[in-house]
Parts: sequence; C-alpha cells; structure tokens
Amino acid sequence: MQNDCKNCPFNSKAASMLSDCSFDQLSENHLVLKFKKGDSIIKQGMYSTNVVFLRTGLAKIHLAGPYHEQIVKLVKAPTYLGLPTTFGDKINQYSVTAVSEVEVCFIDVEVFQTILNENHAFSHEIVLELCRNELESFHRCANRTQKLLRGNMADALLEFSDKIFMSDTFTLPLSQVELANLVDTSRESVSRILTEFDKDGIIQLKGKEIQITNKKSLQLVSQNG
Amino acid sequence: MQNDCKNCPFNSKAASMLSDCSFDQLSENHLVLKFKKGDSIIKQGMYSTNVVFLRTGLAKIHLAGPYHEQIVKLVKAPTYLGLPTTFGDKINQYSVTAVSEVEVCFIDVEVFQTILNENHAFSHEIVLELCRNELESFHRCANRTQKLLRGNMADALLEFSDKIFMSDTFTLPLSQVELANLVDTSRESVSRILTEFDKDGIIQLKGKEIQITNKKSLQLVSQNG
DNA sequence: ATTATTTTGTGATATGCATCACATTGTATA
DNA sequence: TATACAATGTGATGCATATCACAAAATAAT
Repeated sequence: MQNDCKNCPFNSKAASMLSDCSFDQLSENHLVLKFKKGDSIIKQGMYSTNVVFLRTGLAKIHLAGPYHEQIVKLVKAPTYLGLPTTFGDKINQYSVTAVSEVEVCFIDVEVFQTILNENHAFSHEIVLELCRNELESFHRCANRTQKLLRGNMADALLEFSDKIFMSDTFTLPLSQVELANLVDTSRESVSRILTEFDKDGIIQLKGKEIQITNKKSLQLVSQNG
Repeated sequence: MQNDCKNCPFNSKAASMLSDCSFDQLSENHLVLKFKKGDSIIKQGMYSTNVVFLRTGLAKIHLAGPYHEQIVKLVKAPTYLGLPTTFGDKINQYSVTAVSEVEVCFIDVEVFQTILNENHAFSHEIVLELCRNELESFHRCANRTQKLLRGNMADALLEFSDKIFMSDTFTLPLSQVELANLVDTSRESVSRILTEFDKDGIIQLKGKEIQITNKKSLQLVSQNG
C-alpha cells in the first residue's frame, strides 16, 4: 500500500484538466494498489467510500444474478469503477475482479466530489462516460437477448480482439465458466461453439490461445446469430 | 407548441436547486409540448440538440435490436431523456415513444450544460440519476437473461404495479407485441403466460385490465423463473 | 514426481420456447 | 352498420440449448 502517486493521473485526459490545486489535493488523498489476477477489487455488498480508478490492466464487472454470477463486461484501463456505489448508499452494487495484473487508485468520495464540483471539464468527462455506459448497456442487452449463442460468442471474441487486445491473436482472459456467464450460456456450450468455430476455420485454438483467422466470417456469424 | 413554461421545473427537486438566474435562463430557452399515446418523442438516428424532460406521463425507451425492436424500459415522469445523445454526437441513440398522454420540455443542450456547470447540486442530481440508470441496467440485464419467461413476465407486472401505477389494478400500458419486446419473448408466449397466470389465480384479466389478486405468488414466480 | 483439483471436451437426453397456422375478438374506417 | 385491419387466443411442431454424465487434460498442491 503506497501513497506516493503524485504522477498518477486518473487518466491522461482528466488529469490535464485538473487545476494544480485540485490535482495536488487529489494526489494527497488516494492510494495506489496492485492486484494480481483473480483478486477482488470491489466486492458487491461491502461498504465503501472510495471511487476506484483502474490505472492499468483488465478487470471484470460482475454481480449476483438470480441463479448465478453474471459478468456484465470486461473493462480495460483507464477507467473509473464504483461510481454508482459512491453516489448512492455507499454499498457496492457490483463486484470488480482483476483479470490481469492490475494497478488501481482508491480515491475518497469526498475528494472526488470536491473535484467534480470544482472542475467543469472533469465533471463533464464523467457525465459523458456515464452516458456512454448507459448506451453501451442498452445495446449490449438488446444484442445478448436477441442473438443466438454463436452470435454472442462471436461478439465476445470480436470485443476481445478489437476493443481489449487490439490484435487478432490473444489468450482468452476468461475461463469457459466465466465466458459462459458473460455470454449467457452453459460452460459446455462455450466449449462446443469454440471448437465449432475452430472447425469452421474462423479461429484457431491452442489451449487458451486464440487466433482469429477469418474475421470477416466472425463478423458474419455475429450478425446472423 | 407553447413557450410559456415559466412554471415548468425539470423536476421538483432539481428546480429547487436552481438559482433564480439559471432558472430564468432555463425557462426562456425551452419549449413545452404535448404528445398523445403512440407519438414519437425521440427518434433513433435523428439529429437533435435537445435534452428532453418528461414532465408528465409514461414513455417507453426502445431501440433497434439485431432482429427486432427492443424495448429497454418503461419510464415515468419526471425524468430526463436523451442525455447520451446530447453529450455525444447529437444523434439519438435510442427512441422514446409516448405510452400515455405526455407533456415534455425540450431544453437546448447549450443551456442545459451551462446550468450543469453553474449548479453543483443540479449536476450532482444528474450524475446520481445516470449512476442509478447504470445499476438498474446491470440488474435488469442479469435478470432478463437468467430468468425464464414466467419470471420475466412476473417482473414486468410487478414493476407496473409497484413502480409505475402504484396499484394492484391497472390497464396494461403495452400491447402484447410490445410486452414481448420488453420481456424478450414472442407475442404468443405473452398471451399464453398471461392466461396461465389468470388460471393460476395470480392475476385477473379482463381485456387489458389487470388485477393482481395474489401478489405473494407473483413474487414467488418472479424468483423461481 | 505424484496426487489432488480444477478446467475442458463431447455424447445423449430433456425442455422451454419460437415458429407456424389459423380462429377469434376487438377496434378503426368507410 | 358494414367492412377492413389490428390485436389476441390456442394448438401442433421443431429447434436451440440446458442439463446430465463422464472422460480427458491441464494446473495446482503435496
């Protein structure tokens, strides 16, 4: 647990907007922590008075569904986490767990809110991010419920490739159980679909290593369900 | 199309927070319109530079899914609509359609943003609402995908009863097709489940009139899927 | 290294729900 | 009031995918 994060902007854009005053204030009032894969960063149901800024790494946002854990989405640094908690009743409404090595800043709500009030550009940034999240949520939900399994798996793979790793080759950041909870299926179906994609020549599987060999096809699968 | 909305607070809470100055500014810069059931208030894909404040009535938020229109949720006045649009590229990312008679204020983004900057309490309100929406979205999505049809229909009915109409007796605000698009099923299944609930003595159906005769059961159905 | 434990692959079977098809009722229009 | 059109009720059938039941790998623990 260090407290030496003078050079830890919340994100490059936001930092450049902070007045010297508020930036100092911020730097003096948060901690930087490292987590390793699998560590819990935010725990649903726990009391908390911190906003979390994910500096580096990957994390999953997940919550208890009626029958099993639901992974809402994979998030990549830089991003804020736990805003709903801190503005609400200070009880975490979802969990966040590290999916890779991760660096995180915990910022006290009070401080965060002060800066939000002091700095229009910053608060505008935040409102913007929240709006984007809402939209993304709408579309994600519509897609997941309307598409068939193949379509949803294709979407997940495309997101990994295009949004998370920026590469056609990557190692799956989630286990099959997790993938199932992300894509709303059973673990068995994940396995089957993945080998199916492999046989179809769309991807090439070597353990958890994936290479998308035919992105066009994958995009087609995404559209046809 | 009137412009005489001096007495149109965006909502009672927000209005009380506005300084006289910003409130005047606001009143002079928005319109009040009435819509009737079925009228489109916001059209996905259209250019717009207004934030919409729903003063009275009910509306549905919906968007084009990959295979059919998806109703995201039913919203009740007072609430803001179209925030993501105005903060983004000014293209509506979802549609909003009146489900009852509705009164609406269109507020120019510029004005809205000015007030957002001037008034901390107000912007705090907005951030709070956006956070709530995000959470609601997460839970809604987890529920919809994990529960079976009976559970989802039960949820919809309970929401109408508890959140929208505040009564055990109400007339369904949506057609069966719409209900199907809200609850992620086919129209036929909506019909079947509804009559099933009736036969089970959980509700009593007379056309579009519904009375929830056994709320306990309905809550149980909601939990058991 | 060896054993224990978790993760993954794959068949067989069961089931919830979509889809198709059409009758029926309700509601707008001429 | 008659006619067209939209919304609803209900059966029969098919299909996508969950579930069950193991085997096989891979990973972790001893």
